Amino acid sequence: MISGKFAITIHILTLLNKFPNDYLSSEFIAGSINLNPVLVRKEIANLKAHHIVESKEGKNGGTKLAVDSSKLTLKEIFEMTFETIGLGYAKNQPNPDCPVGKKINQNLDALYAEMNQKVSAQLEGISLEDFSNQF
Amino acid sequence: MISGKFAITIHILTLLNKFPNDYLSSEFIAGSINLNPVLVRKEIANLKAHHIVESKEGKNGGTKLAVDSSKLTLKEIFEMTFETIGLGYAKNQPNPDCPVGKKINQNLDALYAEMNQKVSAQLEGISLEDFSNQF
DNA sequence: TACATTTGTAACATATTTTATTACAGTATG
DNA sequence: CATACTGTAATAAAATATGTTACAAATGTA
Repeated sequence: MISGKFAITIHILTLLNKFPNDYLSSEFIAGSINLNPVLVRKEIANLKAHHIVESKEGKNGGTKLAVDSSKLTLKEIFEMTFETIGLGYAKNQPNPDCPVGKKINQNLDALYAEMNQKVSAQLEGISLEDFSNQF
Repeated sequence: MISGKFAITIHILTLLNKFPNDYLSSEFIAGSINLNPVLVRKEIANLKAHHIVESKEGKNGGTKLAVDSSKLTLKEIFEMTFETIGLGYAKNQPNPDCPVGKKINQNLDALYAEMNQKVSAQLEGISLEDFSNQF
């Protein structure tokens, strides 16, 4: 469920923020992350769907930020790449004839929802610009 | 990194707490979770290493709680099954010649450390007894 | 004692998820 | 019209998680 999408996406966005006037190619970005360019383009496709970046096809094409980095928060990036954090569920259908099995996922859901609120509140206080300024 | 261990472990502990006077077999527990008994025994081995439960081998054997469930917090369970939550890292070594690649994991670390503090604070306020009483 | 039941653990097998690669059509630049 | 990109699908490989089999060792019970 939790993969490196957030890390990849924030890496991409940090680079775009460092070069606000250039269209960066997926190849260039992939070289900084040390990742396959196709995977970079996939994350960029997601960012485009959320209107965070814009791309230009063809020669000298690439991607650049389409929003003000002081307005974009890590919470929004988090939500774009993961729905939630959590600590997993019983993978198989737990036994519905057991009072615990019957309610376990529901109770875990409630717990994780609260976790997400805490984390969201934290991430909402950090803009891409803030994050980028650490470099 | 993040798997279903927390969910499985808390399910086990909730069951043990519901039957404080019995040694529950891994087979019984597995039946509630709908999981292979060997995997249950593996999580129990971890709990034993932390002195949270005790087991009895042989016929009529099984496992029972060894601590007061009002004193055991979800934070401790969390720490027993995961070191940390997080949103991943660039999997491959990012490019050390790029200012962003060079520091990205370090900056993500700092971010995740803060996330863990928030979540830990939340989980510290919930005992196994509290969680168990929801069923 | 002999048997049944259960833990503990290792070795192996399968399934799932993540990451990588290849390929190529479409688009813009010079 | 050659070059250098994006976009995307199909496939492959690698990593991780989950499941299974097997069996020694322990312990209660007839």
